[in-house]
Amino acid sequence: MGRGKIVIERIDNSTSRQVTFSKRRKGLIKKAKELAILCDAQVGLVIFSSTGKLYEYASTSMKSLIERYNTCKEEHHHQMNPESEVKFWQREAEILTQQLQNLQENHRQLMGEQLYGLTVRNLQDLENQLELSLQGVRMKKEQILKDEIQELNRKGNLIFQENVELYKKVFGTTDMATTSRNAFIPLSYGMHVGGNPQELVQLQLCQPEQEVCETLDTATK
Amino acid sequence: MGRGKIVIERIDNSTSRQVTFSKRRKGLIKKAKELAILCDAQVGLVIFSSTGKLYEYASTSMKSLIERYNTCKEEHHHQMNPESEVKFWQREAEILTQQLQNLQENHRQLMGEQLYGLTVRNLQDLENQLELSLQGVRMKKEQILKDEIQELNRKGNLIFQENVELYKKVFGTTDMATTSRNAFIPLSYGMHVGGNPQELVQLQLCQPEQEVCETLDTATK
DNA sequence: AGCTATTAATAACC
DNA sequence: TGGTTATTAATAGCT
Repeated sequence: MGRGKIVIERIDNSTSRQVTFSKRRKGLIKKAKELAILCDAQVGLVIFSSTGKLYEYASTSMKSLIERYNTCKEEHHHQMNPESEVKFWQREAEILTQQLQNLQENHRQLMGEQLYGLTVRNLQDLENQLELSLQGVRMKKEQILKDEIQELNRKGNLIFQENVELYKKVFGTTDMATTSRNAFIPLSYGMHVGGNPQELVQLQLCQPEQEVCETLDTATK
Repeated sequence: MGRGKIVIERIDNSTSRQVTFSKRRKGLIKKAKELAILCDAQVGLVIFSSTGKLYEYASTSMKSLIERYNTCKEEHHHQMNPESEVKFWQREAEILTQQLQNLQENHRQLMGEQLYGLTVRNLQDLENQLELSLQGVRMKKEQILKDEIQELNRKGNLIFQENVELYKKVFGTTDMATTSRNAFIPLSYGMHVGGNPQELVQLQLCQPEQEVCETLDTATK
Protein backbone atom coordinates (compact mmCIF):
# COMPACT_ATOMS: atom_id res chain seq x y z
CA MET A 1 0.00 0.00 0.00
CA GLY A 2 2.79 2.29 -0.91
CA ARG A 3 5.17 2.84 -3.76
CA GLY A 4 6.53 -0.61 -3.11
CA LYS A 5 5.82 -3.67 -1.08
CA ILE A 6 7.54 -4.02 2.27
CA VAL A 7 8.11 -6.93 4.59
CA ILE A 8 6.99 -6.50 8.17
CA GLU A 9 10.22 -6.41 10.12
CA ARG A 10 11.98 -3.78 12.19
CA ILE A 11 13.00 -0.82 10.04
CA ASP A 12 16.76 -0.42 10.44
CA ASN A 13 17.08 3.19 9.40
CA SER A 14 16.04 5.23 12.40
CA THR A 15 14.78 8.18 10.37
CA SER A 16 12.57 6.00 8.20
CA ARG A 17 11.41 4.19 11.30
CA GLN A 18 10.36 7.45 12.90
CA VAL A 19 8.55 8.66 9.80
CA THR A 20 6.74 5.35 9.40
CA PHE A 21 5.89 5.40 13.09
CA SER A 22 4.23 8.80 12.77
CA LYS A 23 2.23 7.85 9.72
CA ARG A 24 1.13 4.43 10.85
CA ARG A 25 0.34 5.59 14.38
CA LYS A 26 -2.01 8.16 12.92
CA GLY A 27 -3.57 5.51 10.68
CA LEU A 28 -3.93 3.04 13.53
CA ILE A 29 -5.65 5.55 15.80
CA LYS A 30 -7.97 6.58 12.98
CA LYS A 31 -8.97 2.98 12.43
CA ALA A 32 -9.48 2.44 16.15
CA LYS A 33 -11.83 5.43 16.20
CA GLU A 34 -13.72 4.16 13.17
CA LEU A 35 -14.17 0.73 14.73
CA ALA A 36 -15.50 2.27 17.92
CA ILE A 37 -17.98 4.44 16.05
CA LEU A 38 -19.08 2.04 13.33
CA CYS A 39 -19.50 -0.95 15.58
CA ASP A 40 -20.42 0.71 18.84
CA ALA A 41 -17.40 -0.83 20.52
CA GLN A 42 -15.19 0.40 23.34
CA VAL A 43 -11.64 0.65 22.16
CA GLY A 44 -8.48 1.50 24.08
CA LEU A 45 -5.10 1.86 22.48
CA VAL A 46 -1.75 2.74 24.01
CA ILE A 47 1.44 3.12 21.97
CA PHE A 48 4.93 3.69 23.31
CA SER A 49 7.41 4.79 20.68
CA SER A 50 10.87 3.25 20.79
CA THR A 51 12.01 6.49 22.40
CA GLY A 52 9.51 5.98 25.20
CA LYS A 53 6.93 8.58 24.22
CA LEU A 54 3.33 7.68 24.95
CA TYR A 55 0.45 8.00 22.51
CA GLU A 56 -3.05 6.87 23.33
CA TYR A 57 -6.61 6.67 22.15
CA ALA A 58 -9.66 5.62 24.09
CA SER A 59 -13.22 5.67 22.84
CA THR A 60 -14.46 6.43 26.36
CA SER A 61 -11.92 6.98 29.13
CA MET A 62 -8.74 5.00 29.38
CA LYS A 63 -9.21 4.63 33.11
CA SER A 64 -12.60 3.00 32.82
CA LEU A 65 -11.38 0.87 29.96
CA ILE A 66 -8.44 -0.45 31.94
CA GLU A 67 -10.73 -1.06 34.88
CA ARG A 68 -13.13 -2.95 32.70
CA TYR A 69 -10.20 -4.86 31.23
CA ASN A 70 -8.95 -5.80 34.67
CA THR A 71 -12.40 -6.83 35.78
CA CYS A 72 -12.67 -8.95 32.68
CA LYS A 73 -9.36 -10.58 33.39
CA GLU A 74 -10.26 -10.87 37.06
CA GLU A 75 -6.92 -9.52 37.99
CA HIS A 76 -6.66 -6.67 40.44
CA HIS A 77 -3.05 -6.98 41.46
CA HIS A 78 -2.53 -3.50 40.16
CA GLN A 79 -3.69 -2.12 43.47
CA MET A 80 -0.21 -1.36 44.57
CA ASN A 81 0.16 -3.05 47.88
CA PRO A 82 3.85 -3.74 48.38
CA GLU A 83 3.46 -7.48 48.34
CA SER A 84 1.78 -7.69 44.95
CA GLU A 85 4.14 -5.07 43.61
CA VAL A 86 7.09 -7.21 44.62
CA LYS A 87 5.44 -10.14 42.92
CA PHE A 88 4.86 -8.10 39.80
CA TRP A 89 8.50 -7.10 39.54
CA GLN A 90 9.68 -10.58 40.36
CA ARG A 91 7.58 -11.92 37.53
CA GLU A 92 8.86 -9.17 35.27
CA ALA A 93 12.44 -10.10 36.12
CA GLU A 94 11.59 -13.74 35.54
CA ILE A 95 10.24 -13.02 32.05
CA LEU A 96 13.24 -10.85 31.20
CA THR A 97 15.66 -13.49 32.48
CA GLN A 98 13.97 -16.07 30.31
CA GLN A 99 14.13 -13.82 27.25
CA LEU A 100 17.76 -13.09 28.03
CA GLN A 101 18.63 -16.76 28.28
CA ASN A 102 16.90 -17.59 25.02
CA LEU A 103 18.67 -14.76 23.27
CA GLN A 104 21.99 -15.72 24.81
CA GLU A 105 21.71 -19.29 23.60
CA ASN A 106 20.80 -18.05 20.16
CA HIS A 107 23.66 -15.59 20.32
CA ARG A 108 26.20 -18.24 21.29
CA GLN A 109 25.09 -20.39 18.41
CA LEU A 110 25.47 -17.48 16.04
CA MET A 111 28.98 -17.13 17.43
CA GLY A 112 29.59 -20.75 16.51
CA GLU A 113 29.60 -21.86 20.13
CA GLN A 114 27.40 -24.17 22.17
CA LEU A 115 26.44 -26.27 19.17
CA TYR A 116 25.98 -29.37 21.27
CA GLY A 117 22.58 -30.92 20.80
CA LEU A 118 21.79 -29.38 17.44
CA THR A 119 20.68 -31.59 14.57
CA VAL A 120 22.19 -31.51 11.13
CA ARG A 121 19.07 -29.65 10.05
CA ASN A 122 19.53 -27.03 12.79
CA LEU A 123 23.16 -26.64 11.85
CA GLN A 124 22.29 -26.30 8.18
CA ASP A 125 19.79 -23.55 9.00
CA LEU A 126 22.38 -21.83 11.16
CA GLU A 127 24.94 -22.09 8.40
CA ASN A 128 22.52 -20.61 5.88
CA GLN A 129 21.71 -17.77 8.27
CA LEU A 130 25.39 -17.04 8.86
CA GLU A 131 26.03 -17.01 5.13
CA LEU A 132 23.17 -14.56 4.65
CA SER A 133 24.53 -12.39 7.46
CA LEU A 134 27.99 -12.48 5.98
CA GLN A 135 26.57 -11.46 2.64
CA GLY A 136 24.77 -8.53 4.26
CA VAL A 137 27.83 -7.41 6.18
CA ARG A 138 30.05 -7.65 3.12
CA MET A 139 27.59 -5.75 0.98
CA LYS A 140 27.44 -3.00 3.58
CA LYS A 141 31.21 -2.86 3.87
CA GLU A 142 31.71 -2.82 0.13
CA GLN A 143 29.17 -0.03 -0.16
CA ILE A 144 31.15 2.06 2.30
CA LEU A 145 34.43 1.31 0.55
CA LYS A 146 32.90 2.10 -2.80
CA ASP A 147 31.59 5.42 -1.50
CA GLU A 148 34.98 6.28 -0.06
CA ILE A 149 36.71 5.43 -3.31
CA GLN A 150 34.26 7.58 -5.21
CA GLU A 151 34.87 10.44 -2.83
CA LEU A 152 38.63 10.05 -3.23
CA ASN A 153 38.22 10.01 -6.98
CA ARG A 154 36.19 13.19 -6.83
CA LYS A 155 38.75 14.95 -4.68
CA GLY A 156 41.63 13.63 -6.73
CA ASN A 157 40.09 14.95 -9.90
CA LEU A 158 39.57 18.36 -8.38
CA ILE A 159 43.22 18.47 -7.38
CA PHE A 160 44.28 17.25 -10.78
CA GLN A 161 42.25 19.97 -12.47
CA GLU A 162 43.81 22.49 -10.12
CA ASN A 163 47.23 21.22 -11.08
CA VAL A 164 46.37 21.60 -14.76
CA GLU A 165 45.36 25.20 -14.16
CA LEU A 166 48.50 25.92 -12.13
CA TYR A 167 50.64 24.30 -14.79
CA LYS A 168 49.05 26.52 -17.40
CA LYS A 169 49.74 29.60 -15.35
CA VAL A 170 53.36 28.66 -14.69
CA PHE A 171 54.37 27.31 -18.10
CA GLY A 172 51.70 28.85 -20.31
CA THR A 173 50.97 25.47 -21.92
CA THR A 174 48.68 22.49 -21.34
CA ASP A 175 51.33 19.93 -22.23
CA MET A 176 52.04 18.47 -18.80
CA ALA A 177 51.48 14.81 -19.54
CA THR A 178 54.64 13.27 -18.12
CA THR A 179 55.64 15.64 -15.36
CA SER A 180 52.31 16.13 -13.66
CA ARG A 181 51.05 12.60 -13.90
CA ASN A 182 54.11 11.28 -12.20
CA ALA A 183 53.57 13.68 -9.36
CA PHE A 184 49.90 12.75 -9.00
CA ILE A 185 50.13 10.10 -6.32
CA PRO A 186 46.47 9.04 -6.15
CA LEU A 187 46.71 7.78 -9.71
CA SER A 188 48.33 4.65 -8.38
CA TYR A 189 45.16 3.96 -6.39
CA GLY A 190 43.03 3.91 -9.48
CA MET A 191 42.17 7.54 -10.11
CA HIS A 192 39.98 7.77 -13.18
CA VAL A 193 41.33 10.60 -15.24
CA GLY A 194 39.47 9.66 -18.36
CA GLY A 195 39.17 6.12 -17.07
CA ASN A 196 36.18 4.14 -15.80
CA PRO A 197 35.67 4.42 -12.03
CA GLN A 198 33.35 1.41 -11.81
CA GLU A 199 36.01 -0.79 -13.26
CA LEU A 200 38.51 0.38 -10.69
CA VAL A 201 36.13 -0.16 -7.82
CA GLN A 202 35.42 -3.62 -9.07
CA LEU A 203 39.11 -4.31 -9.12
CA GLN A 204 39.61 -3.19 -5.53
CA LEU A 205 36.71 -5.18 -4.16
CA CYS A 206 38.02 -8.36 -5.70
CA GLN A 207 41.16 -8.15 -3.63
CA PRO A 208 41.34 -9.73 -0.17
CA GLU A 209 39.23 -7.58 2.16
CA GLN A 210 41.84 -7.07 4.82
CA GLU A 211 44.28 -5.62 2.35
CA VAL A 212 41.76 -3.31 0.79
CA CYS A 213 40.87 -2.16 4.24
CA GLU A 214 44.43 -1.48 5.28
CA THR A 215 45.23 0.21 2.02
CA LEU A 216 42.27 2.45 2.41
CA ASP A 217 42.95 3.18 6.06
CA THR A 218 46.47 4.20 5.17
CA ALA A 219 45.23 6.29 2.30
CA THR A 220 42.62 7.99 4.46
CA LYS A 221 45.19 8.88 7.10
CA MET B 1 -11.94 0.98 0.47
CA GLY B 2 -14.72 -1.31 -0.39
CA ARG B 3 -17.33 -1.65 -3.05
CA GLY B 4 -18.59 1.72 -2.05
CA LYS B 5 -17.73 4.63 0.17
CA ILE B 6 -19.25 4.71 3.66
CA VAL B 7 -19.62 7.42 6.24
CA ILE B 8 -18.21 6.75 9.67
CA GLU B 9 -21.26 6.47 11.86
CA ARG B 10 -22.87 3.72 13.87
CA ILE B 11 -24.06 0.90 11.60
CA ASP B 12 -27.75 0.45 12.36
CA ASN B 13 -28.17 -3.03 10.97
CA SER B 14 -26.94 -5.31 13.72
CA THR B 15 -25.82 -8.10 11.39
CA SER B 16 -23.79 -5.77 9.21
CA ARG B 17 -22.39 -4.20 12.34
CA GLN B 18 -21.27 -7.58 13.61
CA VAL B 19 -19.67 -8.53 10.29
CA THR B 20 -17.90 -5.20 10.01
CA PHE B 21 -16.75 -5.53 13.61
CA SER B 22 -15.15 -8.89 12.93
CA LYS B 23 -13.36 -7.73 9.82
CA ARG B 24 -12.20 -4.37 11.09
CA ARG B 25 -11.15 -5.76 14.44
CA LYS B 26 -8.91 -8.21 12.63
CA GLY B 27 -7.52 -5.43 10.46
CA LEU B 28 -6.91 -3.16 13.42
CA ILE B 29 -5.02 -5.81 15.35
CA LYS B 30 -2.95 -6.62 12.30
CA LYS B 31 -2.00 -2.98 11.91
CA ALA B 32 -1.18 -2.71 15.60
CA LYS B 33 1.16 -5.67 15.25
CA GLU B 34 2.79 -4.18 12.17
CA LEU B 35 3.37 -0.88 13.93
CA ALA B 36 4.99 -2.66 16.88
CA ILE B 37 7.30 -4.66 14.64
CA LEU B 38 8.15 -2.05 12.03
CA CYS B 39 8.77 0.76 14.48
CA ASP B 40 9.98 -1.15 17.50
CA ALA B 41 7.10 0.26 19.55
CA GLN B 42 5.16 -1.19 22.44
CA VAL B 43 1.48 -1.36 21.54
CA GLY B 44 -1.47 -2.36 23.65
CA LEU B 45 -5.01 -2.61 22.32
CA VAL B 46 -8.23 -3.61 24.04
CA ILE B 47 -11.56 -3.87 22.26
CA PHE B 48 -14.95 -4.54 23.83
CA SER B 49 -17.63 -5.48 21.34
CA SER B 50 -21.08 -3.98 21.79
CA THR B 51 -22.08 -7.36 23.24
CA GLY B 52 -19.36 -7.01 25.88
CA LYS B 53 -16.88 -9.51 24.54
CA LEU B 54 -13.20 -8.65 25.05
CA TYR B 55 -10.54 -8.78 22.36
CA GLU B 56 -7.00 -7.68 22.99
CA TYR B 57 -3.54 -7.38 21.54
CA ALA B 58 -0.31 -6.45 23.27
CA SER B 59 3.13 -6.39 21.69
CA THR B 60 4.68 -7.39 25.02
CA SER B 61 2.46 -8.15 27.99
CA MET B 62 -0.70 -6.21 28.64
CA LYS B 63 0.15 -6.16 32.32
CA SER B 64 3.48 -4.44 31.88
CA LEU B 65 1.98 -2.11 29.28
CA ILE B 66 -0.77 -0.95 31.59
CA GLU B 67 1.79 -0.64 34.33
CA ARG B 68 3.95 1.51 32.13
CA TYR B 69 0.92 3.52 31.07
CA ASN B 70 -0.02 4.23 34.66
CA THR B 71 3.55 5.17 35.52
CA CYS B 72 3.60 7.55 32.58
CA LYS B 73 0.28 9.12 33.50
CA GLU B 74 0.73 9.57 37.19
CA GLU B 75 3.48 12.10 36.88
CA HIS B 76 4.12 12.22 40.60
CA HIS B 77 4.36 8.51 40.92
CA HIS B 78 5.30 8.73 44.59
CA GLN B 79 6.78 5.78 46.40
CA MET B 80 3.83 3.73 47.60
CA ASN B 81 6.05 2.17 50.16
CA PRO B 82 9.71 2.94 50.38
CA GLU B 83 9.91 -0.80 50.29
CA SER B 84 13.49 -1.60 49.37
CA GLU B 85 12.41 -4.90 47.91
CA VAL B 86 10.33 -3.18 45.27
CA LYS B 87 13.26 -0.99 44.37
CA PHE B 88 15.49 -3.99 44.20
CA TRP B 89 13.28 -5.75 41.69
CA GLN B 90 12.73 -2.60 39.69
CA ARG B 91 16.47 -2.15 39.44
CA GLU B 92 16.82 -5.80 38.55
CA ALA B 93 14.31 -5.42 35.73
CA GLU B 94 16.07 -2.27 34.60
CA ILE B 95 19.42 -4.04 34.38
CA LEU B 96 17.92 -7.00 32.59
CA THR B 97 16.16 -4.73 30.13
CA GLN B 98 19.45 -2.99 29.38
CA GLN B 99 21.24 -6.29 28.88
CA LEU B 100 18.45 -7.48 26.67
CA GLN B 101 18.65 -4.39 24.50
CA ASN B 102 22.42 -4.68 24.13
CA LEU B 103 22.17 -8.31 23.23
CA GLN B 104 19.33 -7.62 20.81
CA GLU B 105 21.40 -5.05 18.96
CA ASN B 106 24.32 -7.43 18.82
CA HIS B 107 22.02 -10.19 17.70
CA ARG B 108 20.54 -8.14 14.89
CA GLN B 109 24.01 -7.33 13.63
CA LEU B 110 24.97 -10.99 13.70
CA MET B 111 21.87 -11.60 11.61
CA GLY B 112 23.19 -9.08 9.11
CA GLU B 113 20.57 -6.50 10.04
CA GLN B 114 20.77 -3.01 11.50
CA LEU B 115 24.24 -2.36 10.07
CA TYR B 116 23.55 1.33 9.75
CA GLY B 117 26.18 3.38 11.53
CA LEU B 118 28.91 0.75 11.67
CA THR B 119 32.40 1.61 10.49
CA VAL B 120 34.39 -0.46 8.03
CA ARG B 121 36.41 -1.69 11.00
CA ASN B 122 33.23 -2.80 12.84
CA LEU B 123 31.98 -4.52 9.73
CA GLN B 124 35.33 -6.23 9.23
CA ASP B 125 35.24 -7.55 12.80
CA LEU B 126 31.67 -8.71 12.30
CA GLU B 127 32.62 -10.42 9.07
CA ASN B 128 35.55 -12.18 10.73
CA GLN B 129 33.31 -13.30 13.57
CA LEU B 130 30.70 -14.63 11.17
CA GLU B 131 33.35 -16.51 9.25
CA LEU B 132 34.62 -18.06 12.48
CA SER B 133 31.05 -18.99 13.42
CA LEU B 134 30.46 -20.50 10.03
CA GLN B 135 33.63 -22.52 10.41
CA GLY B 136 32.50 -23.79 13.80
CA VAL B 137 29.04 -24.68 12.58
CA ARG B 138 30.40 -26.48 9.55
CA MET B 139 32.91 -28.42 11.62
CA LYS B 140 30.14 -29.49 13.96
CA LYS B 141 27.91 -30.51 11.09
CA GLU B 142 30.67 -32.44 9.41
CA GLN B 143 31.46 -34.16 12.69
CA ILE B 144 27.85 -35.33 12.94
CA LEU B 145 27.80 -36.47 9.34
CA LYS B 146 31.11 -38.27 9.84
CA ASP B 147 29.78 -39.98 12.95
CA GLU B 148 26.64 -41.03 11.14
CA ILE B 149 28.65 -42.41 8.27
CA GLN B 150 30.84 -44.31 10.68
CA GLU B 151 27.80 -45.69 12.43
CA LEU B 152 26.32 -46.76 9.10
CA ASN B 153 29.61 -48.42 8.24
CA ARG B 154 29.61 -50.28 11.53
CA LYS B 155 26.07 -51.50 11.06
CA GLY B 156 26.74 -52.35 7.45
CA ASN B 157 29.72 -54.42 8.39
CA LEU B 158 27.77 -56.27 11.03
CA ILE B 159 25.10 -57.09 8.50
CA PHE B 160 27.74 -58.04 5.99
CA GLN B 161 29.36 -60.38 8.51
CA GLU B 162 25.95 -61.81 9.26
CA ASN B 163 25.43 -62.39 5.56
CA VAL B 164 28.77 -64.16 5.35
CA GLU B 165 27.73 -66.45 8.19
CA LEU B 166 24.33 -67.12 6.63
CA TYR B 167 25.96 -67.78 3.29
CA LYS B 168 28.24 -70.33 4.93
CA LYS B 169 25.28 -72.07 6.53
CA VAL B 170 23.30 -72.20 3.30
CA PHE B 171 26.00 -73.03 0.80
CA GLY B 172 28.70 -74.41 3.09
CA THR B 173 31.32 -72.20 1.48
CA THR B 174 32.81 -68.71 2.01
CA ASP B 175 32.98 -67.84 -1.67
CA MET B 176 30.21 -65.27 -1.97
CA ALA B 177 32.22 -62.43 -3.41
CA THR B 178 30.12 -61.43 -6.42
CA THR B 179 26.61 -62.33 -5.29
CA SER B 180 26.61 -60.80 -1.88
CA ARG B 181 28.47 -57.65 -2.72
CA ASN B 182 25.99 -56.73 -5.37
CA ALA B 183 23.18 -57.12 -2.86
CA PHE B 184 24.98 -55.05 -0.24
CA ILE B 185 23.34 -51.71 -0.86
CA PRO B 186 25.27 -49.52 1.62
CA LEU B 187 28.39 -50.12 -0.44
CA SER B 188 27.22 -47.41 -2.77
CA TYR B 189 27.28 -44.93 0.13
CA GLY B 190 30.93 -45.59 0.83
CA MET B 191 30.95 -48.71 3.00
CA HIS B 192 34.51 -49.58 3.79
CA VAL B 193 34.76 -53.29 3.37
CA GLY B 194 38.49 -53.31 3.22
CA GLY B 195 38.48 -49.69 2.05
CA ASN B 196 39.51 -46.50 3.84
CA PRO B 197 36.62 -44.77 5.65
CA GLN B 198 38.42 -41.45 6.05
CA GLU B 199 38.81 -41.16 2.34
CA LEU B 200 35.12 -41.79 1.78
CA VAL B 201 34.07 -39.26 4.36
CA GLN B 202 36.39 -36.73 2.83
CA LEU B 203 34.75 -37.35 -0.49
CA GLN B 204 31.25 -36.80 0.83
CA LEU B 205 32.09 -33.60 2.66
CA CYS B 206 33.54 -32.08 -0.44
CA GLN B 207 30.15 -32.26 -2.14
CA PRO B 208 27.63 -29.43 -1.81
CA GLU B 209 26.29 -29.53 1.77
CA GLN B 210 22.61 -29.56 0.87
CA GLU B 211 22.97 -32.62 -1.26
CA VAL B 212 24.96 -34.51 1.32
CA CYS B 213 22.32 -33.62 3.82
CA GLU B 214 19.46 -34.81 1.67
CA THR B 215 21.28 -37.96 0.68
CA LEU B 216 21.89 -38.75 4.29
CA ASP B 217 18.34 -37.95 5.32
CA THR B 218 17.06 -40.30 2.68
CA ALA B 219 19.54 -42.93 3.69
CA THR B 220 18.62 -42.56 7.36
CA LYS B 221 14.92 -42.97 6.64
C1' DA C 1 5.59 18.18 5.64
C1' DG C 2 3.34 17.14 1.08
C1' DC C 3 2.82 14.22 -3.26
C1' DT C 4 1.43 9.98 -6.03
C1' DA C 5 2.07 5.22 -7.53
C1' DT C 6 1.05 1.14 -5.44
C1' DT C 7 -0.41 -1.98 -2.23
C1' DA C 8 -3.65 -3.31 1.33
C1' DA C 9 -8.08 -3.10 3.49
C1' DT C 10 -12.61 -3.81 3.06
C1' DA C 11 -17.98 -3.05 1.56
C1' DA C 12 -21.03 -5.50 -0.83
C1' DC C 13 -22.33 -9.71 -2.36
C1' DC C 14 -22.44 -14.99 -2.18
C1' DT D 1 -18.56 -17.43 9.19
C1' DG D 2 -15.69 -17.59 5.34
C1' DG D 3 -14.55 -16.50 0.36
C1' DT D 4 -14.53 -13.18 -3.84
C1' DT D 5 -13.98 -8.81 -6.10
C1' DA D 6 -14.57 -3.95 -7.17
C1' DT D 7 -13.29 0.07 -4.90
C1' DT D 8 -11.57 3.03 -1.64
C1' DA D 9 -8.03 4.06 1.83
C1' DA D 10 -3.47 3.73 3.58
C1' DT D 11 1.07 4.43 2.86
C1' DA D 12 6.28 3.67 0.88
C1' DG D 13 9.43 6.11 -1.42
C1' DC D 14 10.48 10.70 -2.91
C1' DT D 15 11.03 15.52 -2.84
